[in-house]
Amino acid sequence: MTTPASEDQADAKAARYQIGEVADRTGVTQRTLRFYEEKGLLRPPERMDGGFRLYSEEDVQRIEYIRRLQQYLGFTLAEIKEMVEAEDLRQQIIATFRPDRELPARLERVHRIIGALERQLEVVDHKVEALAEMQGDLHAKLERVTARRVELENAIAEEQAGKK
Amino acid sequence: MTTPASEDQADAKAARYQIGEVADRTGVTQRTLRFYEEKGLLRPPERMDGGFRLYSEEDVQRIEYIRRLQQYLGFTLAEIKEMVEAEDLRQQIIATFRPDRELPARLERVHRIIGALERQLEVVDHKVEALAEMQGDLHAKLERVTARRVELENAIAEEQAGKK
DNA sequence: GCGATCTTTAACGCATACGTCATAGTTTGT
DNA sequence: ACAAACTATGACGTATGCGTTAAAGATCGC
Repeated sequence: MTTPASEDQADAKAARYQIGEVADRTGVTQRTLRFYEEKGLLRPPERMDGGFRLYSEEDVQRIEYIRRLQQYLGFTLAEIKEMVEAEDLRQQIIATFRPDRELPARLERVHRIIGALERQLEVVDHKVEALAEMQGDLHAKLERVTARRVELENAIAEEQAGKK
Repeated sequence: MTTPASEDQADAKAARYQIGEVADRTGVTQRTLRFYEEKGLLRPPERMDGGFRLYSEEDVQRIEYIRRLQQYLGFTLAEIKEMVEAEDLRQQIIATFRPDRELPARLERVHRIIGALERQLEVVDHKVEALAEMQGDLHAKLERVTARRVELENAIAEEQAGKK
């Protein structure tokens, strides 16, 4: 019995969203979604018969990931493309995990992924370092300026007291 | 006696560099230096009689600061401008530290500086958080992939042993 | 099966952050 | 005082990352 309800099991997680909904949920515009696809940041999603794009939950997560990399971490789309391509490689490897032949080929891909991950980590480490330094500087400055504020407030309070 | 050697004392730290040297030292182009000046990121430096720009050591440090904000932290030049303007305010306050009148005016500037610093810290904190998360993700992925690598290497070794 | 509301591709537009001449004036060493 | 090297000010060009129509087709509800 292939009841309609079986979708909940067989096609579990197979929810699809069209571009407008994805745009609303992720906060990016439709234009941006098409642009990311054009630039290879998003894999071409499925299409309805009429040609409408159908995004998966996975796609949505990827979009959110891309936005974090861009907005909070300041990576360029080119850098992000490299990163998600490495991610795709990882997925492919998981998908092809049938432990059959071509072991050396799979090992080579693993090596490429490791290389990509290490390069990403290098960049991230560099940024973390720079950010930590900045944080320290800002805190120090803030402390000094706050001390000034207290000085000034006291000075003003004394002046007021003198006037009375 | 105002000997030439007195420069080492009187004008200590008064070293000036022209644009080409600054470009070499900081790794930015001359065009970029003029551009930053045009956009208000750098205060107009002194000039020689003929009009050549003369940068101070302080200017050089500011350029390096700007580059860090840009490259490692992903701030836009507009954001950076706000930051260095806050920095200028701080300098002004230090310069006008003669504890004379206008106390309330000085207090107000201090408040503006504190506000700017706090906004900067908020952004930096946000980025630090996002970066830390990314770092964790990357490390986790790297570990998993490395485990895969070991698996594959062992599998290949066994295969080799079998062939012998 | 028809209108309202999606979505499609294509094409031009725009702000940011400089690069790249071109042309002219400046400085320095000898 | 003259060439070689450096610098100044435009002005136009370019890559990135989308925004914004425009024109046409697709989907859904009734």
